[in-house]
Amino acid sequence: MPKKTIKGILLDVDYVNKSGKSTIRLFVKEKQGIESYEDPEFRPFFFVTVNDEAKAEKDLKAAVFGEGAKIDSIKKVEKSNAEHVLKLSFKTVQDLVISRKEVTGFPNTIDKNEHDIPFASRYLLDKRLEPMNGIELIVEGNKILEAKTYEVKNPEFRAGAFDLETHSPGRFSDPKKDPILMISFALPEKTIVLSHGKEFKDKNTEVFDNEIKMIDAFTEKVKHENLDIITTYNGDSFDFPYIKERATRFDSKFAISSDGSEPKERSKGRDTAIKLVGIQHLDVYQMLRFLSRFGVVSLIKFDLESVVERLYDVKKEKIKAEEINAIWEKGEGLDRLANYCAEDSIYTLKMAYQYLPLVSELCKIVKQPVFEVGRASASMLVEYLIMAKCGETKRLVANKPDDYAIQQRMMNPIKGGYVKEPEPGLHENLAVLDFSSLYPTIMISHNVSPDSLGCKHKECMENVSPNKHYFCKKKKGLMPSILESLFEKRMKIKKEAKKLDKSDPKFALLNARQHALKILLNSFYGYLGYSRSRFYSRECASAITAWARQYVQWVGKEAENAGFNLLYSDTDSAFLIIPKGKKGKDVEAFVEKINKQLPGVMNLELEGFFKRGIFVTKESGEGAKKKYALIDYKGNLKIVGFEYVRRDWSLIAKDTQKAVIDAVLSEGNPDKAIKIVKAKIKELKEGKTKNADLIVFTQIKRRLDKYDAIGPHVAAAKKAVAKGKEIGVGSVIGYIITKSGKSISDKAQLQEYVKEGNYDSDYYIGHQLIPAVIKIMRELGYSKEDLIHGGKQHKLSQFF
DNA sequence: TAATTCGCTAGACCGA
DNA sequence: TCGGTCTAGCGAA
Repeated sequence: MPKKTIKGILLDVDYVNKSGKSTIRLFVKEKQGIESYEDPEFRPFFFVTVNDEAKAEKDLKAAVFGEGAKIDSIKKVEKSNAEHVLKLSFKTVQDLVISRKEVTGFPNTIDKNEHDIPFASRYLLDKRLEPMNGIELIVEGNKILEAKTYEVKNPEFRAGAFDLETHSPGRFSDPKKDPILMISFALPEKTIVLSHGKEFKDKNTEVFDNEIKMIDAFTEKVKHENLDIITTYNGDSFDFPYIKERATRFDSKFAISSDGSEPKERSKGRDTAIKLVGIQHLDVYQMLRFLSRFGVVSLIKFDLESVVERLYDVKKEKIKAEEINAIWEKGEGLDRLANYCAEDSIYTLKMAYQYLPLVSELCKIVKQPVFEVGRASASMLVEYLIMAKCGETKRLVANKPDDYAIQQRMMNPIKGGYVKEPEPGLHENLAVLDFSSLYPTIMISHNVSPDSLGCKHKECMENVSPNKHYFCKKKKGLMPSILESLFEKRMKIKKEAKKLDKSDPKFALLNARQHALKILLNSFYGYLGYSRSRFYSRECASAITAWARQYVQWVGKEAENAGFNLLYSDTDSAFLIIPKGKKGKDVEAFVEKINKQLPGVMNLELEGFFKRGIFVTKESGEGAKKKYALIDYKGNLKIVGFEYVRRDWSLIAKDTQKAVIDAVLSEGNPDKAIKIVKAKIKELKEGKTKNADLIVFTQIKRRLDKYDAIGPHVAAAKKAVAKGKEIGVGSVIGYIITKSGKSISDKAQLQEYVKEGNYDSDYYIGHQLIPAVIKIMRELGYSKEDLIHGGKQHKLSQFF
């Protein structure tokens, strides 16, 4: 058969068992659609370390595991961090799985390694192939002879979203009984709705005779659109399993994968994910959870309506299950329902497209498909990077720790950053300095890595952390070399982005790339100190924080020596008061001087100048850490740590606090602040405050029966459950403190059960509004009484 | 199933 | 009714 060269975008990898062999398949997006190619040469394998290669090889060769599993081939391999290593290859993944359980029981084998790395993932890592990037294949028929990645700057992907409305007669929908009423299908250029057996005015709704005809038509439409990515909102747990089950009930199949197969369930810890082959299923709900862990998005509640409101400031209509049933049964309002269904798909698609550049970049860097990355954790991303590097440098990947080791690690936390207690009160003329990417740059600059630790070279004795750990100066460690390449890429991209206008579409792309790199850079330190990490190192993690504390305190001291006052410092930052007679230029010169003395890629940055700032006093009389507000010379407020930024405070408290901070910092007008507070107290007392301003949001973090202390949120949740509401672990509930009850917990009710006006005004004044505001006003000499009864004029003029 | 530590604050609970 | 201790949640970095 003739050889030919294929170029396309790599979307996916999996394996199938074919003539008794697990065979890797790659799915490549080409002009005509998604094609698959096979690599029958790549075998599942893992490593064992042994005492005596010859003896072990002999034993293992003859061994039969389970009911007939055998090792296909054994090869002695060289590893840079281990001796006497054998590579065991298998015909199938199933053989490997059976064998790995028993192999360590053999007399000459000591340990096994890399036995728990999924076959398909490992293929991409070993072959250095990047999903969502270009791939060049040399093939014979559909057999892969060679595969390599090439850079495609901005590949376009065709995505579609779908959403179901289902019947739920007085209970949660059950796919075994309850039909799908509608399916919406959104594409970049149009959205359609499919339904059955009813009449619709809207021409975008296609009506079929019955449910299965609708489902089959939908299946055909999806296939016809040649999508690269199909997105859902919670399709992992709802839409996919549901439609699959419905199709099965009617002896049909929802087979939309690129190889003609049905969606498959894949367990991802406690939940199941739905995996398609080739075409990538991106569950936007999962993706947003993932992104929120890295602070890419900041979301309180993860239901679609809340998310859309937060991201796009759009109040989307929510039609509840009972109403859906009523509309369907009576046949009134069907178009409205169809529109609602369509909107869900439209917004799901919109979010998918918005964050796809970031997810794609992560896919390229960690060499895993969208399906994996869209549901990954920080530790998994770091692990992919480390495993790829281990492969490149012929290192054996460390095993996961056992439960005992995990326990030991957890019982022994690693000392973290240094936080200086601030001088409370108003301060003028500030400069804020901070180290850019402090922990990663320490790792790079001091070569902090498990494999460079405890070096005995003479010159390495100079590279010692404040807590006395030595790191090699001669040979770059595993982690620093990964970090350095990520760091350099990021610097280069940031430089490029700086040249562009922010509205330039190229800018958004570069921004996504640098953001992806930043996420990964910042995850390494956490991974080193993470109890379940394969590469946990107390020594490394504690050396990093020890250096960090030393550097940040050193900068503080140097600043004081240079004539500035050090107001505050937290982990990687220094807040300076610029005294009379000093200028911004002096700060710049100071930063420059510091940077000349910092090693390697470490860098102190001038974050900005601030006209004024406020730090507050704790109940104990000390200055409160991690709580401050600043205003710059353009009038921009920066509020940190205060109730204003916390979700577990009511809007009335938060907004009033912000108004007070604003009045004090930007206008220097505490009288105005007092007036604002008084007006709000009056409004609360008169029962005029709207429920929306009174809700306190809190997450239910465990099962309701697992709480020792029953706080208001738990009490409210329990009452709601008694009324038949479902509250899952991890859900965020909103409650209001009502008039009826003794303790605060007694009075707490879920917001949806509280009538307008039925709130405890004393609680909201005494426990929400005043505490939020008095913190600020106290620094200006006001007392609680001044807030309640009216302003007083004293000793403030000194500030203004 | 799962990145880290530091820090603030509330409300419940307990004993005087 | 008070103050101290503990649980719990969330934010900063």
